[in-house]
Amino acid sequence: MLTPERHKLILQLIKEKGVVKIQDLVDMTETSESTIRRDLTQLEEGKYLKRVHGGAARLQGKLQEPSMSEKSSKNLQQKRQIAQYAANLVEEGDSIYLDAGSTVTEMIPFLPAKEIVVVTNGLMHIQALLERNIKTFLIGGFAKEQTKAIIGRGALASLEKYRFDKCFMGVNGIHPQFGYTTPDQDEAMIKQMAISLSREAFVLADDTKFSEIAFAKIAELHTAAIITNELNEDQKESYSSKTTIKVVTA
Amino acid sequence: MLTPERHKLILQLIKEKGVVKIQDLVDMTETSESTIRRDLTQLEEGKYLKRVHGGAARLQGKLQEPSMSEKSSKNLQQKRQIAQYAANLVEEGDSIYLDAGSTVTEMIPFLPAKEIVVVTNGLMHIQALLERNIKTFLIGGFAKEQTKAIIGRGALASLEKYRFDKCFMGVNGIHPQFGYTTPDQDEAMIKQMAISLSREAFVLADDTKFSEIAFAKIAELHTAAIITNELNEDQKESYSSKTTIKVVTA
DNA sequence: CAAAAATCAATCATTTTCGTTCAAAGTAAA
DNA sequence: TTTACTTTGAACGAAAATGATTGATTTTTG
Repeated sequence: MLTPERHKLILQLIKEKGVVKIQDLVDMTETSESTIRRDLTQLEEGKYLKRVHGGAARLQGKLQEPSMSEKSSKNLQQKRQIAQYAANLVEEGDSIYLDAGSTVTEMIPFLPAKEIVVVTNGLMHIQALLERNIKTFLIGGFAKEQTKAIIGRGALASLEKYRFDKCFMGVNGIHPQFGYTTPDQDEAMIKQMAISLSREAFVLADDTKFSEIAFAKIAELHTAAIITNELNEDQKESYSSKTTIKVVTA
Repeated sequence: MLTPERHKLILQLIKEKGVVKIQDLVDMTETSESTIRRDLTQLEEGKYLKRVHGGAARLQGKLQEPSMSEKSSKNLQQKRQIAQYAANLVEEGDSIYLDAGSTVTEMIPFLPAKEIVVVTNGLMHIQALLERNIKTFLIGGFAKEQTKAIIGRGALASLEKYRFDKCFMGVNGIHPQFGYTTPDQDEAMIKQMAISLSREAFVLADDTKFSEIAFAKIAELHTAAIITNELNEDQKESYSSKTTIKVVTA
């Protein structure tokens, strides 16, 4: 039995039961007492456990997970709900595009890890995607500081080689021509192209402030779902009058 | 059994089981222990796995700090000296390429901010570059987790549209054909192309362990400078016999 | 409290694994 | 074909891991 296997087993046991006896570990790993002792010494040095007479115990002075500052933010919870719903739309084997933007980032922890391919222009997403071992392609181009997005002519050229099953866009920034307010022309063009390369397009809306016009305009062009928490009457109406667009309340 | 097949098999097994014994790999591939050892060495250099006594293990993203903190202080100072020297070679108005790698990252704080354009495949560099408001282009392609680099076929295509005044490469990983030991074929190809697109090439060497062969081989192909702290006699000799290469001791 | 039992750290011989070298076999280019 | 390069497997000394032993230390028991 290889060292890392033993270590993993020991830590797992300790995590479950709190304490383990050396003799039990000897039996389970089919090694000698000496070996187990050495393992425990190493793991103790690495602050993974605490040795006690006859075995080892979990150490309790452990670091907790804080960051309550923003966790309680209602807005973030809402975002996360929407993101989770959107992530569930992704099926194994899908090739998807993730637009730059904080709401979309929230999707990543909920994505099915296996067999999906992600293409993105969002630099903020990279870390989370790689941590989850998701096959990730970044489009090339100019790195825009404010939004941490890849944009520009090169980005368009880089993007147009891909095709997607689904694409997920943040709520701020569909092309003006489509109905959304868009701060940046360059980013809008990227979004426009991503949508046109995708079989289905989804918009993640973390609030209900976007106008009904937005629905109408985008509905003329794509099969898309707008995922949000609440809908007012006007919006529902707008939805019902357009057949190519689904509005989902997560 | 062909090398890429073996590598694929090894990685697959490690991904599934977490750890593999060398003897098991020998049996499965019906090759010799030596061959498997070589495979593991290569794959470890490419940051695809971690070797352990008796086999190899999957490497986890986070938990690998203790080694860094030990050697970093002196090593980092050396790195920084070299990086600063290299950064001073960049003139205002230059278009430069920064290879992925930690030594190259250290250059960024020393770069002249105004009027330069940076192209890179290093995800680690982005943050620092944007913080300094440097005009930055990222090449597109597959994002490799371990080295935080953009690689692959798409990356080559994305890269070849650029031209550089100078390019700066980390010491680990010029194409084997050039003489450097290269962990990853894909990364090597990127490096090779970047060099060929640049008027001048610089190699940042944070130690003197690379062989004299490296000097000779690269000298045959490019005008380049190798920037390092110390040189042994062999290396100096190698340098003097080649005219197209400058060796700078920072 | 004292003796017995259990656990411990330290040491050493043995086994396993490692890295390197070298020559043979296989490949690609000249 | 010859020549240069790469891949491979075997060999061997070095290094690491292992298991048994010993005597000290701690815990338990009477």
